Amino acid sequence: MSDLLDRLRERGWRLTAQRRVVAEVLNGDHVHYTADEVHAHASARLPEIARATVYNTLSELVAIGEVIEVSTDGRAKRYDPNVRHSHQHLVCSRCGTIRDVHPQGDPLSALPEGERYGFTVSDATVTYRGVCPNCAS
Amino acid sequence: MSDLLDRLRERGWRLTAQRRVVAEVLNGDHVHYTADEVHAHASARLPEIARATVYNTLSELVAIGEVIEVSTDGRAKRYDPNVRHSHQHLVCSRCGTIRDVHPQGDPLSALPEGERYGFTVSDATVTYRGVCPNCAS
DNA sequence: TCCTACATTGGACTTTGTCTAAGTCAAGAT
DNA sequence: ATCTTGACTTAGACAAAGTCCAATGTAGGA
Ligand SMILES: [Mn+2]
Ligand SMILES: [Mn+2]
Ligand SMILES: [Zn+2]
Ligand SMILES: [Zn+2]
Repeated sequence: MSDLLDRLRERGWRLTAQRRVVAEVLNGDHVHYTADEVHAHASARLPEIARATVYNTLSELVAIGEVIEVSTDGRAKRYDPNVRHSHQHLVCSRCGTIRDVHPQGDPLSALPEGERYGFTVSDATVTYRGVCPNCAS
Repeated sequence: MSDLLDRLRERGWRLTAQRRVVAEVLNGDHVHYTADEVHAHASARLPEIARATVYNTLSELVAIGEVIEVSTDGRAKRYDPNVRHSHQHLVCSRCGTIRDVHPQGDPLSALPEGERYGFTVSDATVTYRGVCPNCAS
């Protein structure tokens, strides 16, 4: 259980009612909401929260490294509070469902020095695609 | 050299002036244009080509597997005619430059059966991120 | 309690992409 | 060579996702 709210308090993050509900919505692992979904859930607790505030807050959480931004395709970005355990994503190409997966080995190390073209490579993101059991039946 | 136009002729693709210029713009490997960039280049040769036609043509090329759609981030998708040699992409997190890279091993095989959750996994896309030599200096 | 730097708001705006109805045309048939 | 027709193209409206801004509100320190 990744308690995002605790982590933010420790950082001395300025806590407003809006930021609190956003952090509460993004609680738990295996959460991959779009900004609109975060807004919908947050509105249930705090009806007057503005869409712009949700975007602002999400951007800041990403900037400070407490939330990961996941772009699976050309669709809306998804926000993932599970930053403590490095993982990758498996996406259903029909319905868009996302699962966390843990491939073997470090994907970064699969890129030889001769294939780096002088870049300082810091990250490798793997997206697996397939059809989920639900869509297959 | 991947001659997209030749491949399309072999397929008996209905060839119009618009489709021809789109295919000509997407000639050569290491090409990763956005739809707007394709439209801009195509307009230089055929000024009256419509934006919708570029989108239609790109979608069809992707559907028949002659062009790959690359979504590096939440920005515009990029179109890549290099479908013959399987490869991955290295993206500069500052300027967005893209390079083709060839990691060792098959990324798909790094996902154990126990991590597939009943999905029929068909594809693994790896995106490497870092700072290019140009942006580092 | 008061101050103020920072957060929130609503709405306009931008970017990227989709859709449709009407017009045009490539290519096979005659 | 001309005809025919289904497929292609077009302009512009529309939509989804996200950004920006000036005005307003407020958390937390003094
Ligand atoms: Mn995840
Ligand atoms: Mn490529
Ligand atoms: Zn599915
Ligand atoms: Zn760069």
